Amino acid sequence: MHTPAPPLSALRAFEAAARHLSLTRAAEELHVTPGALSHQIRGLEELLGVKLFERKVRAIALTAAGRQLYPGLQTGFGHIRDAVASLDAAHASNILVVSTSPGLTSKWLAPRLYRFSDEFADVDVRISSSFTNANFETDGVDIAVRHMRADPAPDPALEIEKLADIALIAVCSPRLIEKYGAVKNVGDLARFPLIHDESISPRVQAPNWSEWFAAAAVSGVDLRRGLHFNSADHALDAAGEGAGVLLAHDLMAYDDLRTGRLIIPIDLPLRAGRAFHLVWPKGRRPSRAAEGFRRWIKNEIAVMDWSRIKRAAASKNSAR
Amino acid sequence: MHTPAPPLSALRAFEAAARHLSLTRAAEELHVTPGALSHQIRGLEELLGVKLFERKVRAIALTAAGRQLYPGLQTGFGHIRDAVASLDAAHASNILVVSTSPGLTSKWLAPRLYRFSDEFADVDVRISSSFTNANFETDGVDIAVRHMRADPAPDPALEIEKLADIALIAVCSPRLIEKYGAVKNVGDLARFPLIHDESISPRVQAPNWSEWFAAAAVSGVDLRRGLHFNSADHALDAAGEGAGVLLAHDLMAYDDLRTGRLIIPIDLPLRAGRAFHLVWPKGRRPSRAAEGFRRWIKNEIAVMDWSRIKRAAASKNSAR
DNA sequence: CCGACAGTTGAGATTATCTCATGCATACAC
DNA sequence: GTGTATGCATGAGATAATCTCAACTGTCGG
Repeated sequence: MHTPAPPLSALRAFEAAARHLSLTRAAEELHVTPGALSHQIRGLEELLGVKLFERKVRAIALTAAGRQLYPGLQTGFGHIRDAVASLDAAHASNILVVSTSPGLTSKWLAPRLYRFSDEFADVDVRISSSFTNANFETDGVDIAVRHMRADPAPDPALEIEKLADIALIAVCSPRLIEKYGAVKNVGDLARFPLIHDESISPRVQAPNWSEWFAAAAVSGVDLRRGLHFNSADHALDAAGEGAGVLLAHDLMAYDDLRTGRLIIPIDLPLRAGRAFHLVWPKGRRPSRAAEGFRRWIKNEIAVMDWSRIKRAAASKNSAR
Repeated sequence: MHTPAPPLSALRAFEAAARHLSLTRAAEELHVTPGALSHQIRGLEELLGVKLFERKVRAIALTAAGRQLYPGLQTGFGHIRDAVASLDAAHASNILVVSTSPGLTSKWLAPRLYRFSDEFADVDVRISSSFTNANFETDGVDIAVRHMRADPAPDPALEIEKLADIALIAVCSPRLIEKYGAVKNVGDLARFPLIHDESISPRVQAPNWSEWFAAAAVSGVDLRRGLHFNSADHALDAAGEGAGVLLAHDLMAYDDLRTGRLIIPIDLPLRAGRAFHLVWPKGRRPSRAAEGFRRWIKNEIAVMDWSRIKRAAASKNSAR
């Protein structure tokens, strides 16, 4: 049989009450009610066999025994708090929370992150995907990749750095060409099923099929038909399955184009007037992980070889 | 809404496991099962978002995060343990446990202890009253006042110091004299009701009424009659209420004699061959409190004024 | 004089902690 | 090579600790 050590929660209750000389303020600190602390301390006094506080009606004062016990507890709990906080801080500097859209995450960022992790093995990247912009103050986000105007208005709270202009390009599965025949001009797409990616334009005015055909001076194409998606990755997957021709962000289509899953039936990129940007809070010096992420993503953009993509995609359009 | 601090019990589980590098040994120290610690530590890892141990099949090793967290916790919990132990030790040196009989406690020691507490304000005296001798090894007793032979055999384990020889004296309430008439000789007590205190003699041969009358060369007194008590204080209280004449320890009757509640109808003290002794364990240097108690009780015995008691008690025997 | 404040207390609700039994994968002894 | 022992993990359920809530008490200040 062993003599029970006093419960740690009771010792913590005593330490906080002794530091504040107030059960009410100690309770606030520990997120409990004053009644809970009163019970804890009373139980501790019974266990130890000494009075730790002298009760006045609206105040408490340490007894000699309480004054004797308190300093060691204060030091002890201080060390424990510091040890946990230090670990939290060290751990936090190794977490990078990136906010971006689900489409970009799925179709471009996720397939590349292994190269970031190779370079920053100690950084734990957390992707926060959502259709809305993250709030840097409340969402615990370090840095964001946002789809914005190519020349966005300055934001007093944000640093904004352009990564890549966005062009809209028509993409489809090679199997669609085999089914509907080669595409020699924009008008030939009139006989193809269309896919609409509505995630591009719901909140901001962005070009879609209508502008694309107009840019090619082609009219009379029935644009009401075809599949509609509200997520770019789902639209791209449908296109890859041969569901139709999709007007897509060139960046997001890049990997499917490189693998040949998608081709460019007509090389008519439409400048969207929009771009992907890196965004982070002004005034907050980016952490080492955030700074590394910034350099890494700019490099990933820089090494994309569009000319090779265009050559391979065009040759597939006419191949039989 | 606040971020919960890790539970202290989980931190303690981790600290002990880290110190032992064994859940089994840490569980033994904390008096729980290894399963409990496993759950605690797993929960802590989830809360903190880091792995603290690397599990091998039959062993655990600290991870980098675990090595980072451990030292601060070890220091912290060390301070807490030391603070509690230091209070326990200080508290123990201010507690004095005195073992004695209930009769002596009630009729002699308790009425005087306030003078000891005045002199040793920081000492908390605990009287351990029982009819049997305390065991110094198991009962947590520091010092004892025992009723023993006047010249006890040495005990290799105990220090024994005589306080006062015991004499047996007849005592009764003055109202008994009023009721049954003055007592001129021992024979006159034959017509008085008798009180027998059986606590004096159940385990050791001690004189009683039979020896007392024989010492006065009086025979033929019916000693079967009268009240019997197995506690000296109850017998003295009955005598004080006028229930009869009691053959009592002079020391225990002292206060009632001094206040006049009791008188000595016939001044015939019978040497009992017994004495009160202070007893404490040999080899154990008495604490400051025990040493103080020893000096105090010897002084209390020394200042008892028997001659004044005898004069007052005798004058009351003949007063009408 | 009355309302606010801080601590206390008991009863009951809630949550944390623990035990127990089973499983897994070695390590060790024969 | 095989069987047993060992240490850690895990889930389910039991137990104990902790907490909330409401009512009370006695000051303090307006």
